[in-house]
Amino acid sequence: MLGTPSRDRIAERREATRREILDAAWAVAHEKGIAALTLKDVAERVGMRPPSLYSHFASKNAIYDAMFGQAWTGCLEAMTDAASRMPAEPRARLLWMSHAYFEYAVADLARNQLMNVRISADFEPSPEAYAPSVATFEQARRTMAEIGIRDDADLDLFSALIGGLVDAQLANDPGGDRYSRLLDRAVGMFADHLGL
Amino acid sequence: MLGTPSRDRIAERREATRREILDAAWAVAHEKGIAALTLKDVAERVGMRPPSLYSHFASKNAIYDAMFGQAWTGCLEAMTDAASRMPAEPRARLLWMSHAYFEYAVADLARNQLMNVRISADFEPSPEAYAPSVATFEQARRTMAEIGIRDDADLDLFSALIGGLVDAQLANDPGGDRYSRLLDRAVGMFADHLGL
DNA sequence: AGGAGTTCCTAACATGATTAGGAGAATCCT
DNA sequence: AGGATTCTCCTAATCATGTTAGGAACTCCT
Repeated sequence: MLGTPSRDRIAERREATRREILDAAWAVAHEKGIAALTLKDVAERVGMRPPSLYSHFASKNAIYDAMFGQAWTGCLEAMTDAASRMPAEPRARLLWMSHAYFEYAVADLARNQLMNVRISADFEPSPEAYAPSVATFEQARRTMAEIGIRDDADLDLFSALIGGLVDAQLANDPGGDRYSRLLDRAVGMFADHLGL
Repeated sequence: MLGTPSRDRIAERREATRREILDAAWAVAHEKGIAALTLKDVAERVGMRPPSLYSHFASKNAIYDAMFGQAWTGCLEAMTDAASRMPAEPRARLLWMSHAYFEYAVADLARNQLMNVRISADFEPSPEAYAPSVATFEQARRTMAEIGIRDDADLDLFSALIGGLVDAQLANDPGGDRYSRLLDRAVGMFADHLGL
């Protein structure tokens, strides 16, 4: 019975509520800061009770994930655009690396502090040297080597870039000056630095 | 009666306990990550009950502050060392800027996410453009302009530098290769970029 | 010995995320 | 149409964690 009009309407309605919740979450985040976001605030803005949110998201972290997913989609689109001047092959590599790094590190930002998220480029050879990151590392889907980050310089550039981009996205000013400047500079930085 | 031997011993004992608590906090942070640190864990490791910690620290955030204070002291020393090749005046400026930025942003890391902490270099002209940071900004003691950060490039360099340094410090590997490399590169970056 | 201050304790509280379980409405199927 | 099913929201309760209140034991000093 998939494809039935009413089924579609249910899915639509569900999706709309989901969006409504995310919008509320962003509004609260913009108002009080992402760290101060509470389910109570979000629910209130939507016109629900906090537990009801669990009909749409498995947890508060799931809401964070969805939020950063949205932010990242925006970033990626803008970055693709900004990178359009580059030849196809390096552009693809840059975008893929950024995406992988985002999945690796930034998606966890709302739950962890910067220092938990950043990891050493040479983690593999000596795990003991970077104990604080072990837990985070184990959650990750790709190693730094796989992502293509070779050393600390790469790592820091990625941190600055992705951090800045997500920042701008959170600032709800993705079309603004800061965002464009950041993107252009980021693409430049990467092009130079990674030999793209 | 200040300066009395026993008064000193009391102060000593107090200081020792304080250090013990901080050591325990670091141990927990290294084991579980700084974000997952709970007073219960810290107290347990010290051999206390959680409320007893309040005899030595006003709050959990006070513990975080002390931890980052320690980390930063280490960073600053190493940085002074790494910058020793620079002429006195720019070196002083670099160190002061770093210190100011640390106070401004990084000391708050344990309580806020990266995006709450980072602020736009051009915040002053158009506060509306960077709404999420307003709360954080108001807590800050210095404006970016005062610190000497002029644009996004400066801001990102500082983010990368300070983030990396605190990272390394948290990794408990301040003498390690990564740390030295990071410092040297950071000082180089600043010298180049800021025209120091 | 007695008083003062310190440090730790237990008990209680506040907040925020989450779970349990159910009621009512919308939808589906015959 | 009407009963079964599913979905979405609710209230009530639970759990974890930071924090406060208030008191007992210990140390130090005179």
